Amino acid sequence: MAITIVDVAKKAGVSPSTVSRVLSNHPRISPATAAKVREVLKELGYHPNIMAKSLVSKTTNTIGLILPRPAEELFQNLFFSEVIRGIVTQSARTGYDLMMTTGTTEREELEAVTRLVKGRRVDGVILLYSRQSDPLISFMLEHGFPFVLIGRSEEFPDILSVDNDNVQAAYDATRHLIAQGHKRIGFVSGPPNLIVSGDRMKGYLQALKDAGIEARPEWIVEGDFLQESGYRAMSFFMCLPERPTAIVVIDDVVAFGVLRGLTELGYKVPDDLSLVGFNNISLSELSTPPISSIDIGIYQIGYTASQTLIRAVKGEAMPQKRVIIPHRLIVRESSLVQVKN
Amino acid sequence: MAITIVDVAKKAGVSPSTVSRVLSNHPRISPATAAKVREVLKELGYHPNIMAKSLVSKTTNTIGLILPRPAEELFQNLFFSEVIRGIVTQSARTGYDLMMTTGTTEREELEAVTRLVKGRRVDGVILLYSRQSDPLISFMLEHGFPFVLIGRSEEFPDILSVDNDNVQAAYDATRHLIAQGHKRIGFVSGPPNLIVSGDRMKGYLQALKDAGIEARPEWIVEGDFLQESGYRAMSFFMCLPERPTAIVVIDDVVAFGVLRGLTELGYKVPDDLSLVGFNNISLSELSTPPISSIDIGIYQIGYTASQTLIRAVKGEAMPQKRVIIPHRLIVRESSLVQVKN
DNA sequence: ACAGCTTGTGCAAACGTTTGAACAAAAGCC
DNA sequence: GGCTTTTGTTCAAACGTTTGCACAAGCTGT
Repeated sequence: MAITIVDVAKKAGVSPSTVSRVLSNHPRISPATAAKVREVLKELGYHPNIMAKSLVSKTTNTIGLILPRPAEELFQNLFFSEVIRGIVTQSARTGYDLMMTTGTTEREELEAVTRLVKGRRVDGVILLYSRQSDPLISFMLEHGFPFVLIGRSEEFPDILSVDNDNVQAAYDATRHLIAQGHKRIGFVSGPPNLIVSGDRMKGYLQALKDAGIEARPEWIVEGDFLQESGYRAMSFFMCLPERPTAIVVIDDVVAFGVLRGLTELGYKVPDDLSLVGFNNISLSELSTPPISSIDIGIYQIGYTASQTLIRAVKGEAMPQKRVIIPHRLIVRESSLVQVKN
Repeated sequence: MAITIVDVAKKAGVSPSTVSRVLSNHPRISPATAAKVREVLKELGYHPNIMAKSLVSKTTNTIGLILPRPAEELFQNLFFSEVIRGIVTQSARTGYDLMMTTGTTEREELEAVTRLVKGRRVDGVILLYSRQSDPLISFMLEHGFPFVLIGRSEEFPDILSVDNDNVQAAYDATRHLIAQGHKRIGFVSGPPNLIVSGDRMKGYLQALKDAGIEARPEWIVEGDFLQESGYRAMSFFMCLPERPTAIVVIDDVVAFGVLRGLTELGYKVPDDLSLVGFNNISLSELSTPPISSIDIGIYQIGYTASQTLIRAVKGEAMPQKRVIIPHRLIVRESSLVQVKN
């Protein structure tokens, strides 16, 4: 059915090996033969069978992307579209294909990854976001399989990873609110098993401490990365006898929920409550009011992760194991009010 | 390095073919041998090399997803996360792997697809969203390669496709505004080369016509699927000597831009201008005010597309070529005002 | 007890590549 | 002009599977 190297060889009157060598620009091929073969290649519309190629070369020109479980929820958040966008773009640009996988349960997840890794389906994988003591990391290390982690691992600080400095980011966000005159600052956190939650919490607490402000446990609530948790957090905060005047919110999507909750309760942002979020998703700019946010460079993280992985599988030298993408604070209306104490 | 069928065969004291047959549950294998082999399989931690498997079986257990160009922009819109979520979930559930590809230029795009299709890398592909006279469709048909289209093709109505009824959806949206008493209704459209734009425009015009309302060309503006275009549309609409009292907006993300534009100009939604969008992205519910939207069942579209494709590559019977996912109108505050004429 | 089935297993070819080794022809050297 | 080196090409093995065919052994039924 399909055109193989043998078909081309026959038609060009050479051996299959010669065709193969023309294809891979082997130095010891005469210009005349090369030209001839190339002509037939064009004429017949030859395309290499990647399976056969991979079988012998043991490389697939493909990288795998392991989505954290449950992927369902994940996609609600723009963070992932954005990071995937970075990965897709970079890998396409380098001529690598991208394979995505996920699983609903822990078992399914590990199974899918095993299929990819042990089935020699991909040359390396990107692990998207790390949990505390992620079993996948151990799995990869155990098998000596190339991978880069998006995020940070506390147990294995020496693996290839791309991340931002979440502690500093949260510190900056909190610091900004303090600079606006706020002294009563709350925090809407994420799931505690995600490292990002812990890191941002740490930065928040440190900023308070450095400013000589005592943290109030009742002003810290745990949520997830969905809007509802922001919404819920507000019903809680605003019923407190003593309320914060500003909050740091773990994610812009959650901040959207916060905004909606406040509006429904009849409060105004930033006058009644200032807020700053994370990730600077595109909608933050156009919400009412626009949300101040820490721009994490999510796209850049995905792009860099892909780049790092591809370099690694090609065996290129790694300047550094751990890349930190810089963040920056984007101040918008939601935190633009000076508090008089 | 890796464990092959031959290693297992040796250790179990049988031939490689026997191992292969155990693996594929061949009927003529004695229970005793099967048990023995399976034991060794476990013990050695065997995993099939998918490349070798594919090479002989000519099937890859992988489907491809072709993202429309330019993928960069695309991902800004939640539509795609959502549809990809549906595809990933379904394919993972069926044990299929998913391969994503894209290209920056037309040439790159076709190249990537060719690599997938002619390189026998995937068993079939999903074409995400169709343009007018999409060259990829012709390409697939020409090569007799299994594919399903998300969207609609005017030239090839007989191919496998999953879509919603965009004409009817826009009709319903417009009808809803008319039912609220509006007679002056505008439309913010999408890029004219996308079929979805044309379809929604058609439904909008038809609804007006059926209600005996004349369409006003100056109340129809063309945008893209990004927020800015909604924002821009407002600066235009609101400066008109005669303004619409309601608008249909091609996408919720664009509606966000509209909302922001109106707020900045000092107008209130829905009092000064009512609006209804499409796609019912998760943030629509929590914006201020919440946006009325046509829920297209995007996740369902992705899920069904994957399901259809996998059935097709397995050679299962297709009940129908063209699947239409039903939509429904979600009425929220942004269109909840009765107009007195 | 023998022909004919059935059952379980092994052999070997095939899938489409790559690549080291072999080799013939041409070229370079003194 | 013989010897070595270079250049261009082919041969054949290998990658890890699957699968048609052959075949031996164990059953049937007469």
